[in-house]
Amino acid sequence: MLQVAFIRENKAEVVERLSKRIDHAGNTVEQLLALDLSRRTTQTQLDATAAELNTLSKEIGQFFKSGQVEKANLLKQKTADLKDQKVKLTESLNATADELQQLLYQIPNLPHASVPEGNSEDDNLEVFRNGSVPELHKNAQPHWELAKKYDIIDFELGNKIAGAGFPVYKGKGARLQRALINYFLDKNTAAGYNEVQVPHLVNEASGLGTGQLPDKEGQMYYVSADDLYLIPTGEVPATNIFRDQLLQENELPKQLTTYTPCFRREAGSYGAHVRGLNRLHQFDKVEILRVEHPKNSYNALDAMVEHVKGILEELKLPYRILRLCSGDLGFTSALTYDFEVFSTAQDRWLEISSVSNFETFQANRLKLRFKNAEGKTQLAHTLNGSALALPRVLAGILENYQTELGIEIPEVLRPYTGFDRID
RNA sequence: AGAGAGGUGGCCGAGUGGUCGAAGGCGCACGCCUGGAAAGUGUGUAUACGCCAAAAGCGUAUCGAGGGUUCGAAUCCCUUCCUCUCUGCCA
Repeated sequence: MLQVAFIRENKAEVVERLSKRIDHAGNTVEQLLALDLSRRTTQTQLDATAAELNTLSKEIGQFFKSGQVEKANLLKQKTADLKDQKVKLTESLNATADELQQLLYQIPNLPHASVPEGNSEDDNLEVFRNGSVPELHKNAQPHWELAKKYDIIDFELGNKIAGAGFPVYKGKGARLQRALINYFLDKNTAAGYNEVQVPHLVNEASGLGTGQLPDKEGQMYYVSADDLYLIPTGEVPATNIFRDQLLQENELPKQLTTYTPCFRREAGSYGAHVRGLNRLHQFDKVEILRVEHPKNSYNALDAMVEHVKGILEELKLPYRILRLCSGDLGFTSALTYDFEVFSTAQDRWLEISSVSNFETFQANRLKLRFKNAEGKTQLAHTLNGSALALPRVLAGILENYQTELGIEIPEVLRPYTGFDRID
């Protein structure tokens, strides 16, 4: 959520930057500022009324104390009007503030200057590519065929138990999955991220804090009996650790990593793009998260990108990095880098990580602030990224490491799997 | 799930209708004292919003949350959330 005061003071800039990603940015900002003005005017009136009422109340108290009951009763009559006014002003203030809030909820983050303009994923900018695409043998198969062939992932079984998009990992498949989780957590911990285990269900306040709510509740599974949401990403509970926190400057940065299952309702199916592990309702992800001083957040973003690169280099997977264009940028993000692994057997790129700087957008909703060197409270910057999302990394490994003898396990994972090959 | 107790500032804790944004203590910051430190001592020490060009200042709101009674609520009433103790159930 953007800060109203910032919009007020930087109107032209906000409109310009916002125009990159929404239509009629100018109108929206005008509407917002009109509401803001109305809200402030009403509050000034309300405050004045309340002040007058408070003064009267004190006087009445004095009169009662000194036994001047008649004077007290006289003043009492005067309060009726003011009370009436106060009620009306309060209602008006609440209505305006609410309208302002709703409008603010609908405005996405301001894109960073380096974000390329564009409408769809085709306009994303490739900024880095590394790793060679392996030469596969002529009988190479996509991962869903391999999963069946080696009996390591059972999609039909998951179908029976829960439904489509809930696979069952079996034997060496399950073990490889667990190996990846441990390997990722170890890498992240070694890089200074503190491991945490967090709830997999969150309340409404948490959903609001990180920007899933309002509006995007359709993407989350909802437990109505207890009014809780299944997390779509570990970002939600992990970031909400910091909700309503006022940190000291020297406590920054905060770095966390967490492994969680993720639950997403997102429907949509179009052939091979959602086959196998490409899109699931439940999947595993290891997340990294930072709370940073605004001065340092873009250095931190670079560091996170380098960190994820390091992992992919070790796994020896062919990958590229995209800087997302304005049209593909997530609602809450100012700048996002997507990592994609090349799936040789499918002949397409699979997104496996998304690393973003949210600047103050989440912090504003979360009320995540710190006391700066001047002793003033200021919003912190939040960042997060996947390091990494499991299913497509798994798909990438299965497909790129397949040989006629079976699926070779990447060197760095062997201490974790305890075997060298799936056959 | 049932019965009881309770939720007050960074922490502990007082406060049962007005002078309470809130005693007292601890902690913290700055100063005095000291050769230096401890002890002692003095002052200060919440957040949000609004007014103001800004600082100072002033106003409003906030004692878990929401609503009500009242001229006036931390204090009374209702609803709700959470915590603790006992009982029940349970990985």
